[in-house]
Amino acid sequence: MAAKARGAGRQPKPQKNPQKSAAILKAAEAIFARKGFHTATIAEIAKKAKVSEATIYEYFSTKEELLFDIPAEKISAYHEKDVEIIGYLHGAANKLRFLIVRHLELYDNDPDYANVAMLILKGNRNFLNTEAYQIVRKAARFYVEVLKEGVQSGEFRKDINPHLVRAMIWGTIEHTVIRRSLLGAPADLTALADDIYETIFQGIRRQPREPGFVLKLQPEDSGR
Amino acid sequence: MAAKARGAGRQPKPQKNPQKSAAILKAAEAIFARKGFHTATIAEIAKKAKVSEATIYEYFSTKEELLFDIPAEKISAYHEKDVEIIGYLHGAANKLRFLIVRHLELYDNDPDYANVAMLILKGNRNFLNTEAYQIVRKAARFYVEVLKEGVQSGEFRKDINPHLVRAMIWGTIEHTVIRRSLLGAPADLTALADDIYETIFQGIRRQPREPGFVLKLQPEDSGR
Amino acid sequence: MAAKARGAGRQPKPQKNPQKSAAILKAAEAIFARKGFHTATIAEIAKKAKVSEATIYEYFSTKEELLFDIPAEKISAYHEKDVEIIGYLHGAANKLRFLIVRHLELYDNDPDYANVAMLILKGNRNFLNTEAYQIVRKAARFYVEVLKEGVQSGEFRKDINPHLVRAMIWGTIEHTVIRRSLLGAPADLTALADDIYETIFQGIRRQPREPGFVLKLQPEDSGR
Amino acid sequence: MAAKARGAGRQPKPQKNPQKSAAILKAAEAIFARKGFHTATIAEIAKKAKVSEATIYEYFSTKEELLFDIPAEKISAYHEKDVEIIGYLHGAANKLRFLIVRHLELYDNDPDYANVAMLILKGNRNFLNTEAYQIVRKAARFYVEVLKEGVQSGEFRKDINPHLVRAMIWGTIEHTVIRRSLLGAPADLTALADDIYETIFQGIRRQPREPGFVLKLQPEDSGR
DNA sequence: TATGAATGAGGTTTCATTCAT
DNA sequence: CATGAATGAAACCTCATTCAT
Repeated sequence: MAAKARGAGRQPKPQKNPQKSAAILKAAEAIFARKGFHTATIAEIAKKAKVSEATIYEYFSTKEELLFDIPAEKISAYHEKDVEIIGYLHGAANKLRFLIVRHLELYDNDPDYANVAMLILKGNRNFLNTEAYQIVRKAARFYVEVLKEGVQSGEFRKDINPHLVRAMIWGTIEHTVIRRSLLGAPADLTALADDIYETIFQGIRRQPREPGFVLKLQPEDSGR
Repeated sequence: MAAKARGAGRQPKPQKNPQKSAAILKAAEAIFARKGFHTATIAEIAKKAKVSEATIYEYFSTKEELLFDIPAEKISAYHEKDVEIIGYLHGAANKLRFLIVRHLELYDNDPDYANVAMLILKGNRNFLNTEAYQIVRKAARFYVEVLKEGVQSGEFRKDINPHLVRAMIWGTIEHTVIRRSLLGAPADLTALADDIYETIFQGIRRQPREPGFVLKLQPEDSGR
Repeated sequence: MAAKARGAGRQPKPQKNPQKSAAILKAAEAIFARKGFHTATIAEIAKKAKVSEATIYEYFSTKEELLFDIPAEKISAYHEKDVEIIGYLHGAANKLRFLIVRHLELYDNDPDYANVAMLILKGNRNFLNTEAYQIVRKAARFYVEVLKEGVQSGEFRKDINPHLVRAMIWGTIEHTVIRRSLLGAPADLTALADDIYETIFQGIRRQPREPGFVLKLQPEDSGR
Repeated sequence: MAAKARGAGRQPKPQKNPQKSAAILKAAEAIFARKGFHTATIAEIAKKAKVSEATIYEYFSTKEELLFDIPAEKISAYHEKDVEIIGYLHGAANKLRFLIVRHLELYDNDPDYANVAMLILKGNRNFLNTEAYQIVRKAARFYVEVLKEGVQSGEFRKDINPHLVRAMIWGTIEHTVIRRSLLGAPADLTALADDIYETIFQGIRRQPREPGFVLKLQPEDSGR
């Protein structure tokens, strides 16, 4: 029922009036964000968008397609800009920090979008058949590439598992975003970027264990 | 519709026949896991549990309560055992590794439960008002305590942010579990425990091996 | 849309309460008869049957199934009785007259049913996949058998086309019934039975009365 | 909904562009024939006619009027030609056979039209208020006139009921046409004309019962 | 004249939930 | 205790139809 003709053969309705389309999308985002997918109704979205319900179906053939079209543009714009900017950056560590900042920004500016993405789309299997999801995958590969680059350049340990590290970063970010969606804190996501980056980079192990000199140099640590 | 008598005033139905109750819960878990909360129907659950629909309402006052009762026992049993065992362990690092293993085990054995927890409960705001969620919070605090213990004992860097590290571990685990729920891989979650632990512990920074360099590199670290 | 899971794989809903089922059927028949299939609404039928709309769907899984279940019992009861009684009759002509009478009676007593059958079901392609339609076919074969019997017994001309004659009788009857459905006349259908029978039997050719002429006329006939 | 401005006060839209009008009609015929009246959509018809939906409403004020305009021209052209030709024919039997042939031809050439007429229009009460239907009635009276003529001329039995015979012929023809619409056979309708005519004319009674001579003349019949 | 765009008006169907037995 | 049966309440979606351009 949910997956009528979903998936590969999506035939996007011709976007007659892009502004109206955007207005509907915005309204849907807001309503979905607040009430969840099933609890939200087309009537409510129509009202907020100041359109008739029928008009919504002129632009989106299905409630679920309406949902899936919310991230579509945002995600691809985000990813394209990432690709563009990262070309100017040097050093894997530098790039990695950039990716983390950007990743957080995506959700930081737009709590409605964050709710939709984290609370609704993440748990929706059909979302996997979406174009938007394909871009998500690209973005994920991007992380891995940067991590591999860092390994080759010697910036990162040779024995790291790039996929795991990507999962850690990604998981940390999303965990934090969901927390904010549900509990309201922390308000400022991007402030965490450096912290996340540093912790991943440094690890939590007390530094360092090298004999002799180190011990002498960090006396105050051992006193704790 | 969804939040009729939700919230504080939950009055758990008297559990007349614990076996039937468990059967219903098991059936609900299976159905919810496969179809999601809204797509699943009470009729379907009743059929799988070999009970009438009305009987389900003898045991659970609401479809949503039925959902929320799925994790209730599992989570509290899990947490109690954690508390018990951790009493026997020495060293924060040791304990932390233990928590990670256990955390993964919770989902590893029971894919249906993993689906329900990751795909449904995580995005449900009402779940926050649940007893089960209170235990989740306890488990979360547990992580933080162990991390603080590690800082004090000198096992962990003293400048880590325990909450962030907790978020990282938790986020990594859940990210991985969701991945498995949606994409099917990796099949064996617990195998990841050590890898996660090590990466968190070590960080991804290339470890210098020569004392000389270490000395040069340390200053910027110790300045924190 | 119309032919969801129609056809062979029909799974009749378990008839919980036969009286209610019958009441719904009766109401549906009346409403369909007056407004046609698409113009009739489930709400209207429910109201007339003094049930809720949802209850209708407890008994019939689809509006179209509700329609198709109207003739089901009536037709099979009608046909069974035909088979039974015809066993007692002697002579094909006798039997044929009986079939015509019965055929007209089917519609004569029940104008609502006549409307549904003639105005709605006749034009519905999906009806062909119905069990009720299978019985219609049996009844049709019955006619042909009687006609063949009459040919063999010498009661009927040996050069008639039984299928065509069947079509003529059937067509005549239904044409007349439709006329009454739409125009209201003739009120009494069964009164036509003999007339139909006689005309079919006699033909419209002027019957020669003088032997002399007969002799002249016969040759072209007997040559067939 | 169906009977908005139905009935007497039909105001045919000014036929601006006859070709476009015809194209729409043709498309409507095809779509209606395949999907039925309610299942067919204006959108679909518009698409097939390569016109916009709004344009259809420039030519036909209502979906139902569009339907009713399909037979309008065809039927009146058909009837006019009948009238014309029949003037040249001699003998009621001859004329009757002609009418039957023509009647079948009407449907034989144009299966789409046959579907519309037999499956849709026949069951539609509003069609009775149509100009097209008035012509149908004329054609019906034509049959009766020919039959009466035959009675007077002595070609047909004096005691026939012309209205009934008309009903028989008409019913037979339409029964057969519907059969072809629904079941696909017989492919060639006009081939039946003679058979229908002969059976009606001769009746099915074994010919003849005249005493004496006849018995001697047809020995091979009685032996059967 | 032709149409793109918008919508009013419903309709069917689904389900969680209740209650008498 | 268990449940068969009934239903209230909506929700999604479709379409014929209108109208400004």
